[in-house]
Amino acid sequence: MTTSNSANTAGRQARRLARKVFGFKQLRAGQEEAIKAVLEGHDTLAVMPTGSGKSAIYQIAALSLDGPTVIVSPLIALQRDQVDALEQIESGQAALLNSTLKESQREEVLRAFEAGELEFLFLAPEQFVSEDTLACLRRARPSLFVVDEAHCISEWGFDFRPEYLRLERAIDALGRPTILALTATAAPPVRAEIVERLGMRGAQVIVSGFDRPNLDLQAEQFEEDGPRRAALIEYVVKAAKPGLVYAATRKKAEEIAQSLCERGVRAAAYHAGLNSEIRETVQAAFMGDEWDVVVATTAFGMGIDKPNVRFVAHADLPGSLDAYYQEIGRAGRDGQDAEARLFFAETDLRLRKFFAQSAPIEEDDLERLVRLLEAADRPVTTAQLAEVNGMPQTKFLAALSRLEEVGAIRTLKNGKVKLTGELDAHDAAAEAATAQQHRREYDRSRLEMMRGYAGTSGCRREYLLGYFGQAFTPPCERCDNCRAGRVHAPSAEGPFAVGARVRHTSFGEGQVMHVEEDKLTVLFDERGYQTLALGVVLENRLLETVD
DNA sequence: CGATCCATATTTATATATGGATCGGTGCGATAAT
Repeated sequence: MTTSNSANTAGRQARRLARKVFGFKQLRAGQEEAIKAVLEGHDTLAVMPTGSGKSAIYQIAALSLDGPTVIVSPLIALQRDQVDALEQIESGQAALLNSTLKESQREEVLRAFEAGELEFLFLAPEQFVSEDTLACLRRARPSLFVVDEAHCISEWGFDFRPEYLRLERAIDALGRPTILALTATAAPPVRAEIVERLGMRGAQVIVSGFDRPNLDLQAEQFEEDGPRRAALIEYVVKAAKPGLVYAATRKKAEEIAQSLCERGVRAAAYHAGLNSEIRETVQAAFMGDEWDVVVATTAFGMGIDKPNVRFVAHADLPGSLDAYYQEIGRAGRDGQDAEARLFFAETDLRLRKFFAQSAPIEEDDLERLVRLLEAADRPVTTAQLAEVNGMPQTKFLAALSRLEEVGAIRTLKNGKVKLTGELDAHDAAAEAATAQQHRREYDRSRLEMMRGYAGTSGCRREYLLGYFGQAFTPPCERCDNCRAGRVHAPSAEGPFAVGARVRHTSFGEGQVMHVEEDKLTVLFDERGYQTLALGVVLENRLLETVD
């Protein structure tokens, strides 16, 4: 009774704020559900498509709760946008904390936050490295900890920005405020990783539908690079604009932009190798419709919310369907027709495999790290450890994560690291190396799913949605395969349904992600995505359904 | 892993073959050089 009362109260309060402060007539289903969950004190993960008002969730929840809000945001540019957006609504309540601030500005922000003068503070996970900052934030007694673009935990945490894997420690150090994680893109294993890595307790996971019915899905395979490039250029020249082209390398992005310009298309390249001035100019010009096409690496896109993008074309196979969905999600946000077209070749797998196996940490490095801790014979701060271990910062933090994952070390509340004593140095390093190997296998299995999508003769929408754990009955009539009449509604129920839990004789338990006439793909808890031949599975009774 | 770059050697060349080195994507923050 009390629960439903407080739920109603929370819902009413949320709707009132939405009306009064944000001018919304009403909240969407997922929005209201997520806000209510947070106001009732639940750690919450909300997965909803861009354009469904994710920012409003944390804004309304934050204003409803006593106590300030800490928001982790991956890019400094994004932090600025978010502060600006809040300035429009409630002036003077939001600030950011990052390396662009002068020392005096930084001190002022922290003072104001501690004094309760700010409701919102935006920062990147790297800020939590500083114990002083953590202590200061703790004194402000934040009531809500928001992780925006939470898929970064899974996409970047492992080897690129390891501080993303240390957010749980920051949350603990801040006195464990309620956690709210937000993202537009998260397949089931990514959702599980977010909940696990943030240490969410009794997490409420709210997932809206992934389908974007106005997106037309297309893919075309090529044997050679030349014809592929030519087909891409022809496509873009003729396509309705504005649009985006994604390329795997900086060089290729530059070349394609150049070719398009020669064909009279107002196109510009965008990648992380360009200086910030050029990047800002290109982005602003694209937003303002001064450029028709941006040809970019994965550097472009986060925080880009342009309604009228008419196509997103890929010049190479992306590394995962997670990345692909994220990138094509930038098309057709106005709800009007838009196209997602993939130009791919088998040879693309080389570069992707290289990316998927880069930055491995040597077993020796891991072992040396454990021995340093043994020699210290007491908990030490990561700063002290970083000083003596000799690895670059990113690698060092990733190594710490690997060791923590296998239970060899533990991070204490005060930020110091200690050995658990459960494993000796050699075993700890060996286990961490194995865990690392598993992660690479998982990445490769994701790449296989991407390849499967590209090469499927079935309904692409069914494949894509299945990957995100959502059943869909083809045909969709909005993908090349359905239009070509290749796809027919399933004639009969197969032995394994999409979404079913299954157990494999050697791969363990998993979930059926995709079923075709003669094969099925299962996401195994331990092995990642595996595609199995249906005939072999049935003949040898390799799979059984679990309750 | 494979493409590409670069220096070197050779056939002493308005030129090509060879072999070793390097590069290939995302960003934070701190620091060093102007």
